[in-house]
Amino acid sequence: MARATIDDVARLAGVSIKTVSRVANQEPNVRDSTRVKVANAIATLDYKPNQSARSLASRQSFLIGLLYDDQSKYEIPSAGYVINIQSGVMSACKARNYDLLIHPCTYRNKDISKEIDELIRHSRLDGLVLAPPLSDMLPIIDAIEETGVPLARIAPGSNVNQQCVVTTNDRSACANMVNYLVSLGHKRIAFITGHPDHKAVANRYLGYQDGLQENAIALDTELVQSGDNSIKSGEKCAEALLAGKQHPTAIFACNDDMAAGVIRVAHRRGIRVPEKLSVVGFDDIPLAQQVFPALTTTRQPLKAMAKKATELLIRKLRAEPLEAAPTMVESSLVVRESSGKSPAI
Amino acid sequence: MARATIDDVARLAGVSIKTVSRVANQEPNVRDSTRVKVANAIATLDYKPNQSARSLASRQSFLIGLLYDDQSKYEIPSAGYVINIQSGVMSACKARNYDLLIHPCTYRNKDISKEIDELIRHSRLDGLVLAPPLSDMLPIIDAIEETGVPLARIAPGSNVNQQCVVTTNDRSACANMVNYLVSLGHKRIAFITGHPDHKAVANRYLGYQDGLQENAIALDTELVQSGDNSIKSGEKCAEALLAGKQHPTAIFACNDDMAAGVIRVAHRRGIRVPEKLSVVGFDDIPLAQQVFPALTTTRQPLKAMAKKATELLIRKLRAEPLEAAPTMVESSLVVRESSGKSPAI
DNA sequence: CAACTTCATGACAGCGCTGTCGCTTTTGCC
DNA sequence: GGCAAAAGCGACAGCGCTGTCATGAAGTTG
Repeated sequence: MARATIDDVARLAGVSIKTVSRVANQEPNVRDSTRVKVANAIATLDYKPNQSARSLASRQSFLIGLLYDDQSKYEIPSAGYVINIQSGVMSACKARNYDLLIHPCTYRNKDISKEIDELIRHSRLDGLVLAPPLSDMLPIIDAIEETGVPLARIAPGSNVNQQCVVTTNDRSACANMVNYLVSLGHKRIAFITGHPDHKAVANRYLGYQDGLQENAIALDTELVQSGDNSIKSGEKCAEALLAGKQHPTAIFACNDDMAAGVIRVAHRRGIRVPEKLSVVGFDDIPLAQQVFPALTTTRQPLKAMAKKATELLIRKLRAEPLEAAPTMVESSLVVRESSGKSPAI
Repeated sequence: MARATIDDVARLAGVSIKTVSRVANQEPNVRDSTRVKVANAIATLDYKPNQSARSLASRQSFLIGLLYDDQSKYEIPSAGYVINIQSGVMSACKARNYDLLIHPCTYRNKDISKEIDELIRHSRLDGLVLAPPLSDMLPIIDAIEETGVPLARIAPGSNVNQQCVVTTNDRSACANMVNYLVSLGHKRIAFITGHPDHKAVANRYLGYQDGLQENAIALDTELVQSGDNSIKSGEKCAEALLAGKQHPTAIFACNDDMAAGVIRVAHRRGIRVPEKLSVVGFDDIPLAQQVFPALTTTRQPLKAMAKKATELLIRKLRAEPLEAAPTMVESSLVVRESSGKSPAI
């Protein structure tokens, strides 16, 4: 029971293989009666086009790559982040009959450009989706564009006006988070910045400053610590911030992993969250709900962004019209257990 | 600058395209001097074989699928689990020049067999790696085997003697965990079982019983609660176990997610871990280190298992000899912060 | 109704490789 | 040195599709 080929279908339907091809690919200019005839033959034989033959003849692979930073190698596991992105890309691919090839890589490699070049040239991708933080790194973008592979970027940090880039309102969402904390009575609101390589995360610091300004609170750099997005760094920054007796009443970590680190330190030091200290994060990765108390955070609609980016990519591949503007997906505040009224001072 | 084809290389090297093919595929029966000549031409032209053409001619796709349960749809996020498996499969694929196609699916679907059939028949896979818990579900295995696609399973729950199955010593590792707890003075050791669909996890309960028996502790079914692998269910079970004043001194949840749930409840109830209650899990997913206190658990070498399974699969595909026995990768105890001496009674 | 255009279809030539087979040259062995 | 076996290489026919172009039928227009 070898798989049916296009010839088998053509024979059964009494048409040429080209007509079968037309029906299979939903091309126009086929009479309805013919279309039905062919469709029946396809169903009868359970015909599935051979993708390799299709690819060879049409010079398309129907394969989309997802390139992301493989943090697992550095034991900075933010698996939830990656999974969400995969899931979004996947759903867009499925809808358009593309398959998804994943490509973890590490931007910390010296010759990342070379690695990317290899990756792309070896494998038969029609297009590539680039996930944060890679999506904001110029050398990487350049390396990809040099290969000529169509690219879409999930780039929360990007404020460039470009096609095939999906962004989010990180900055204003951070300002909003500060507003929320102020509304709970907090005045000493600390901030933990992220990894300097991650543009998306850098943006968040600006939002924090915006928020302070809106509430006429002066920026106190003693309340700002630099992390690198990892839990460990969150812990380190929290240790610094909570050392004195006059510690801040709220800590705003610019990602959830670091906020989780802050919570670990609070537990260790016996500082009750949120009664004595509010802790908030950013991203809304699964971990946010797994720690105790569950994190108040900003939900970054990663999955939606990834899906949108992939849709854009596929439209580009199919030469379908694209909207000109970069696509913006809104982030929004999620209040959980880790934030509360500022303690009386 | 169109991509060089095999003809270009043949012309430059002054040989036939077949010889180029031989060199490119490292086939035997090519004189060294010829091989060098061709290799040089390949390098000069930066020739990369067209995968689609290769696939069409050789009836292989060089594509391996990874099928796993997409828990994100059910908000039971154990992303770390999936990522680890992906990572293992990926590394084996890379080593052998295969590409990886991911296929999240949901076994809770009614017609999963049909979905799998579609999936496999539509896409051009050479082989499939099946991840837990799917890897222990007979209807799923059957559906795949019916399609005839070569299969390798990462099946911690399987004790069947089969080729292309990678298992681990879950049961004895659980017994070992009980031994460890007993060595800390614990006598009332509760257990939280996992989702009944997950065979791997069912096995663990047996290991728990083994452990009790080894230490001459009678099984007290009041200390056994049934969870479903989710954090939420861990919380529910913990509420039940910690309700009375005479609660157990240790809780052994058969996966880390549920152990994290137990910890959440302990925090909420003000029961100090590990001083008043030891909590241990199983799997060693990233979350284990992210909660406070960090979980004592058993490290299941998922990545290694996934890699091994993929290697086996590829050897099968390449018709290389396989060892007959199922492959076993050892799990091992990881002591962290959540376990300690039993409190005095 | 002639002269177009549009629609519906098929013939055929590849896409860039690999598998098969046959031919020539080299190697191994008594 | 002679002969069989093995090694080294190339010619050629596909693999199963899609793109291009040709052809004839049907529809449109002044």
